[in-house]
Amino acid sequence: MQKKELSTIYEPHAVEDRWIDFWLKNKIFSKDQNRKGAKPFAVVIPPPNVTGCLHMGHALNSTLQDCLVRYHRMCGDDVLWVVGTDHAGIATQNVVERQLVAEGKNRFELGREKFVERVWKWKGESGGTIISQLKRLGASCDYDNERFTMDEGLSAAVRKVFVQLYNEKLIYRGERLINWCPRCHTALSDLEVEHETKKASLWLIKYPLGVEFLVVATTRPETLFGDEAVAVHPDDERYKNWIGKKVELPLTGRSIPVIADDYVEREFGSGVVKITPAHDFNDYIVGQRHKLKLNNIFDESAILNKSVPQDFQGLERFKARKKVLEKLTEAGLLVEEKEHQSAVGHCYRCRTIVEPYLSKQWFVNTKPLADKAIAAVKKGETKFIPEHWEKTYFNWMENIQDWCISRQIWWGHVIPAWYCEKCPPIISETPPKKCPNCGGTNLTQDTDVLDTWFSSALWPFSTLGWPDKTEELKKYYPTSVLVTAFDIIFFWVARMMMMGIHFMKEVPFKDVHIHALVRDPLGQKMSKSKGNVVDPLVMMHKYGTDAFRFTLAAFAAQGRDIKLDEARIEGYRNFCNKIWNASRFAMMTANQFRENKPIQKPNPSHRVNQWILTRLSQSISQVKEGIENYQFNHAASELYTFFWNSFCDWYLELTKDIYKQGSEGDKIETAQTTFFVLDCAMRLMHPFIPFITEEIWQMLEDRSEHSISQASFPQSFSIETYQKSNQEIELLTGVISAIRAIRQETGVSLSAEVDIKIQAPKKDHHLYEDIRPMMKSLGKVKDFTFVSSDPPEPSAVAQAGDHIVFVPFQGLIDATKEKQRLDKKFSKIQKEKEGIKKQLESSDFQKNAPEELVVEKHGQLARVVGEEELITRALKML
RNA sequence: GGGCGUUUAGCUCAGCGGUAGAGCGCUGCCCUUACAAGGCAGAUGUCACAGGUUCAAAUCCUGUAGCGCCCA
Repeated sequence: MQKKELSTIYEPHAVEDRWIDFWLKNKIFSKDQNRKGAKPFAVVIPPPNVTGCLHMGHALNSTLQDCLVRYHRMCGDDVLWVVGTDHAGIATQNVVERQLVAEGKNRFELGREKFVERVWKWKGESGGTIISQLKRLGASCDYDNERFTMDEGLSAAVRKVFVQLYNEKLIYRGERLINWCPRCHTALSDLEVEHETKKASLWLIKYPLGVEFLVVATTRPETLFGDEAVAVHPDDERYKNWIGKKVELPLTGRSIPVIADDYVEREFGSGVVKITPAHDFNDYIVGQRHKLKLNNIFDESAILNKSVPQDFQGLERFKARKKVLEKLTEAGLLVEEKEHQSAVGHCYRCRTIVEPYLSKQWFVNTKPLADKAIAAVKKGETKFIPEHWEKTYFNWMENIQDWCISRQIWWGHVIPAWYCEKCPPIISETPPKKCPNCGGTNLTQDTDVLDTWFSSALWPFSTLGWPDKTEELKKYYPTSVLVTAFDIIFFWVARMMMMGIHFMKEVPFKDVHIHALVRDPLGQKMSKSKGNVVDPLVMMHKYGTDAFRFTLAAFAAQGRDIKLDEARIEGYRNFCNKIWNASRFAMMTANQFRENKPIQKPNPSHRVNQWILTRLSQSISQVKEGIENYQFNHAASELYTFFWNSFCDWYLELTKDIYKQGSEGDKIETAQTTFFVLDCAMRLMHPFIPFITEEIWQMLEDRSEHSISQASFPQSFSIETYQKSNQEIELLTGVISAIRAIRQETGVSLSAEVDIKIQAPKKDHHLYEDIRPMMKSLGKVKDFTFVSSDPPEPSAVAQAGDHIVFVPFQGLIDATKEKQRLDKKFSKIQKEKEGIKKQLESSDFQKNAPEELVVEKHGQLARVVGEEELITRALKML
């Protein structure tokens, strides 16, 4: 048997790199390694953006998925964790365009084909950053089957879905008001617009009629050139007489009608609003109701076009606003500028203010898809954890709008639509040779590409080979769980649900675990502009990946955001170091008594060993339960408590004396138990802290090229027969703590050993004989004797269970300090006693409370009264 | 405007019907040959507020206030 020793301080970096290489080289996470016939456990990673770098959100998300995946792999399930990225149309195009600008070029000079080639080149060179960072984090994905939304297979899936939805009339093309980014020059979906409430202005402008005028309130004076009407509320007495008249549109010489529509809020501004149907979503609807013209005044860069007076043509929208206000002031038509809070939409990729813009786009008719997706969750086919996120999901799904899916960019899946001169569009998975309508061959393909999220929506089945009927699809769909943050429920969860149900006739995942958002220590969202971003790679480097991962898991309580505090990472770094040192020490000592046998579950007779096995088994159950219920924080805290408080603080300390003075048999079984517990503890902790556990596990015995991640997850075992030992050790540790407390609080120096007297039932006396060395080493007890009544000499007193410990003063104990200590204890116990008494004396309690509880309370009272008496006696002795 | 969440020790958070827990921080004693990134011990809370249900409420219900988020 090899006997290795570890160095004194845990240095994560070398260890981590070594094991990442080992895992990847041996393809341990590849699905080829999986067990045939075992229960499938499949997870698709919510595909990160190919331009992305690992941020805290990814780190948390991947850590939690990795915990689940490693756990299930160790449980023997047939595990698949699909990894990959999405092509992030606008973001990726922006990255490459910026490169071109730096070279003094632009994409139009290059041409579409060359540009797309260039993007592929960029993807090949720099697109894998986040994947390598996931490896660094220890995420045990199936890297040999990495997917990308623009892969041939996934692209074929996109085309097939588009064609089928079109044929089912669930995709259509139409001219609508959509969200337009004047910088990216593309349409955006509603979700890609981020609203920000900002201090803005509300201008009150006169729209004259002869000598009279209406005062119109607007936040966007520059769009007045597109006004087609002025609207008031039909019941607004102030303006009743104006309805149907025409007012003069300032700066234009045009006249527009005054219409009545109950969309107008009478309390807003003056109660009169301008209606600009081509440049405001609400006005668009009002315009349709009143059959108003759509008067588009912008070009695609939001620069005023030829439909406005010449003076204003060619002005950018905010310059135009300034000029409009100037001219209105000159004309005496600007009444007032008021402060106003308004929500302004920004492009989620470039932060440019988005413009409602009239254009021809492709849409998904989402309502029919959403209805089925709602029903699936209502029926429990997919469960949200925590459950309350269902409400958010329902709320959005029930109010869903059609989804604008076309984008006017070059990087992405080109829309599979071809146009003949006068015929309807031809929608086809493959390029058509001629027009089926007129037979013409002069066909041009649509130049737009699809929203990236359109392909992400197919991810749970397209990555498994759909539309082919693959083995994987059959085995792994529906996937087991999707793990994601709540801010992505609409982007991913909702759309994956809609597409999955429609095309697979089954939900894409059984569980959706929604985890928290990682925020800075002040609770603010991390953002580059605020400069409060904590880089996970920096944290991993500083404290080690295991410590970082453990922190995230320990923080991952359901239903609460994570305020990441570096001090916590440091704390768990210390935990890792503790694991390292304790393991090192435990192996060092146990090795001397180790038999030449593989590690296996021992059947110890020594109560210390029986006790630690009890604790181990309890912890295994708790950790298992935590992981299976997505309560990662519970699992993490149990691991911490078990390893540090039970194993290090008590077990290892207690075994020191066994090795020093125990029988040969005790020593051997203690060594066996130590190795067994270490082996289990490493496997138990492995899903959370994969590196250090692998390193130590490998040192426990020869693993012949196997990884701990291939080992089985520990199983709890029967601890019935250890019940007695367990109670005994709990009692003894209680006594030792009590002695220590007396010493510390009464100022007995640690170098002074004390003689103590113990009052305990006769049947328990042998317990103390068995732990004589431990009493000496852990409690600094020189000697102890049993007494049946209180000793005559003044003594400090403490109680553990029904055992009483007396520490005679012997000139060591300060009587004043002991009196203080007892007084404090006395008032505490009094308070407790009063509480219990009050409850027990209530006749209602006696009548209504469960009998067990009444009995328990009587027991508590007896205990408290006993303690009170003891303290009284002790005080008298002083 | 609609919806969701949250308020517990100095800080960050568990607990979610039987009268309070952890980590960090703090105080004191210890370099006890695994670990000072450590050990031992200790202090600290009208569980936001007001009502209600209950024998019993931090925990359930209603309302109020503060904080935060999402959707319009």
